[in-house]
Amino acid sequence: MHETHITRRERGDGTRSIHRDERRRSLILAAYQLIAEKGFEHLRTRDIASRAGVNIATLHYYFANKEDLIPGVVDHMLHEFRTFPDSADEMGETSPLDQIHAMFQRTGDRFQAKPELFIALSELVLRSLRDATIQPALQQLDEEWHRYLQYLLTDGMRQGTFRADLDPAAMATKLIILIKGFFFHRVTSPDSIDFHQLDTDVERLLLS
Amino acid sequence: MHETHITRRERGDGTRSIHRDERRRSLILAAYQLIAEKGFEHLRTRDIASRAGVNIATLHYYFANKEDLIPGVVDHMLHEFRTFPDSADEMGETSPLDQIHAMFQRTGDRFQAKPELFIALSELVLRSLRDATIQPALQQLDEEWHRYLQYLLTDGMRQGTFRADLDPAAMATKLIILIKGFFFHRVTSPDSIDFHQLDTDVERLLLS
Amino acid sequence: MHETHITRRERGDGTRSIHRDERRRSLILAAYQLIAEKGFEHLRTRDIASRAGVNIATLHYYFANKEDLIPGVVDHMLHEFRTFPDSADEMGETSPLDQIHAMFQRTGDRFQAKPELFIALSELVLRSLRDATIQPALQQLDEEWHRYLQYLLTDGMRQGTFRADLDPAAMATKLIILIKGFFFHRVTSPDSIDFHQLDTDVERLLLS
Amino acid sequence: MHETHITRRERGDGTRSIHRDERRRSLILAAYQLIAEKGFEHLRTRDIASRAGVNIATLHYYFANKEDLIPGVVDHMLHEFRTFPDSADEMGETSPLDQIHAMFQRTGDRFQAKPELFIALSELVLRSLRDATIQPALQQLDEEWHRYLQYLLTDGMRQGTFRADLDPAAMATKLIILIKGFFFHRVTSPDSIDFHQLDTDVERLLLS
DNA sequence: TATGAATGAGTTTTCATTCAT
DNA sequence: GATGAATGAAAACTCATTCAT
Repeated sequence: MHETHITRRERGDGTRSIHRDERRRSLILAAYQLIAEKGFEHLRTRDIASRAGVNIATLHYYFANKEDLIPGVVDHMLHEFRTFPDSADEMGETSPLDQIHAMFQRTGDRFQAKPELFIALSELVLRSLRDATIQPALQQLDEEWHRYLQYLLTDGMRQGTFRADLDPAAMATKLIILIKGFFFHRVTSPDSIDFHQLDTDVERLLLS
Repeated sequence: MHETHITRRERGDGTRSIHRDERRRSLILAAYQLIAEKGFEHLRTRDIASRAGVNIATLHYYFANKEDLIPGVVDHMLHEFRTFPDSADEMGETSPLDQIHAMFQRTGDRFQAKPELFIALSELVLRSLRDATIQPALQQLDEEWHRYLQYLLTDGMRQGTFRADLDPAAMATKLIILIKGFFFHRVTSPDSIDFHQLDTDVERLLLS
Repeated sequence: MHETHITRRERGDGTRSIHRDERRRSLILAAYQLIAEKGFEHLRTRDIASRAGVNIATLHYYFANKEDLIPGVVDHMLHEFRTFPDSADEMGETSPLDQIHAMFQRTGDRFQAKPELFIALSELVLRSLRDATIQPALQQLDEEWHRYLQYLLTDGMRQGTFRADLDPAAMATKLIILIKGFFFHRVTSPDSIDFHQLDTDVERLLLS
Repeated sequence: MHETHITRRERGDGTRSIHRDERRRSLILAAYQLIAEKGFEHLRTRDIASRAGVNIATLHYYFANKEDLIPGVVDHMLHEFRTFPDSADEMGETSPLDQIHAMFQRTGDRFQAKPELFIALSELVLRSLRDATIQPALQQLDEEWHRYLQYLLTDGMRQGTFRADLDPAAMATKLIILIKGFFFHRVTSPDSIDFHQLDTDVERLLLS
């Protein structure tokens, strides 16, 4: 019996030998994609299962019900957001201002690479209004982001790069607002302005 | 019940269509409220009808199907947004900067008075990603808003109040982004900052 | 409009114009029959609806779910049990002993006429072990039955027909037990003894 | 795990089939318990397997399907009923009347010790109405019981203890009916009378 | 033997929509 | 115009059974 286990591990079947976590992951990924594509409104277990290449009953083998998929989707998205994208110029982020620019750059790159991530996130934000289980995760994501920005701002103030009268916490929030606003506005008016056009304004807000 | 029928027949057509419009309006209002409360995901024709105090069949008498309600909802929301709220200090908006401040103020007031308007709008924004019929209306709303801000900015530049190197079109967009970002961020982090804290930043961006 | 109502009442359509209660009743009746025929184990909403001649969705229009049908079924059965069957010799039940004999007779007649009633009741009895909502109704049925028998026994004792040392309450219960036992035994061994063979034993228990 | 495989191969066939029987037995026992606890209506293969501590697939390795478990359950119950419980006073059952009393006593004791046996039996009785394979077993159980009682009654008549005009076959059936009735009545009205209260009535029926 | 994984065929329930009045 | 009743189509979920290992 233990031999067959070894055999299973050895063969790279990729269809049947996928283990529990991988199956779960593929179902979560399918759900995530469909949320971005069709919105929660049109999210169907059938579609999730078929995109993951399994029977609906299989979906229920891994997740008790549709709702049970959501925490997994949220986790997946948090992970996606925490993973830094391969930025065009990742090197040389020396000064805090550069690092803030770099963060804007990365966010733009991420949107370029994975726009569905931003759409799914927006869906989750709205859903969090009614589903209390989502809010904590989104809040935590915001907090991590906020902490990082606040750190950069404080650092920049210490170095004398940024205005001395800056409120790092408030400014961090404002930068987040700016970025969120950009992407949310983009949905309705995709051609209005380019993300990089915010750079000079950011500098104006930060520098003395 | 049969009396109203007789009465109605005796009345002219104008009255009948007014009644028709009222019914449609009340159904649209119910739909609008339920979209804000439960999201498109959980919008049900039965709920709409029962909130409007009519039978589901009646709903379908006035609207061929669920989708047909949406344009009405969008119209209602556009109207709501175009209607100025009773601002705390509506008088004395003299300078363009004051007027921009006043616009921010009004937006804050409107959110205070009708938060559901912002939630429903967010729902529509996301839905516009899949429903092409919504996008034009939202775009138009943005454009009106943009036009007004651009006008104020141009005016303020002419008066020398604002920086001479301002790009009115781009800055109008940025202000819109800032406001949208604020309210979208508010969903996840309702306690982060106060709307008025944006005022000084706005001035920093506009003034030289 | 009121005319059409009159029309509806006038025409004996029998299919569409059945009113709420009648529809509910027909669904309950179908459920009752199917419980007797197939047991709770194989009770299916589809079957109930189709036997009642309606769509499954119609079933759910009248009953929120399958469980919601059960109280109605119980009520129906209580009503059936409370309704006296057209007994062969209903007249001349003078003495309490005669009346007890008549009661046995009626029960036998009822079984002859509606054996499914006894089967469905047995199903309910077993179900009441797990479903607390059923127990009260069955208990009440037992109590009514018990009260009637106890009255007859007390009456017969007063008249001197029955043994003076009889405990009317206990004996009433024992008679019920005898009847229940007969019918429950009948399921497994339908040919063992005839119901009337209990008569002499009953007399032996009651008379001095 | 692979060790047991090796060991098992080394052992003789007799041991292997003992293991097989144990597994079957534990699955049957689990099924039996669950029938008593939840009724046939809610009997699930998964529950049976998990209570027996095995995988569902293992259940199907030993039993082709759910129905195949039932004969085993019936056998188990017959065995349980045939096994005399450790009665409080098992000694000194001399006279037939005493033996009949003792039988009542044993039945009461058995219910005290294993009420689930009576519930499961009731479930089987109802099921036997639709499942022809069950009926023979239950009938046989009744017959054994009946034979034993009839023997005691005949014996008692020969000894002159019981009434001379007794029909042993009919009276045996009536005693069975009384006992069945008692336990079936008990489901709905658990507090009505005590089992021992039937003793005097039994004597009245048997003695002259 | 044993099992984790998978699934076909149901089963209940939901919901937008239609129909007769 | 309005509605109670009804329904087709689909949705979520269940469950006995099978399969590969």
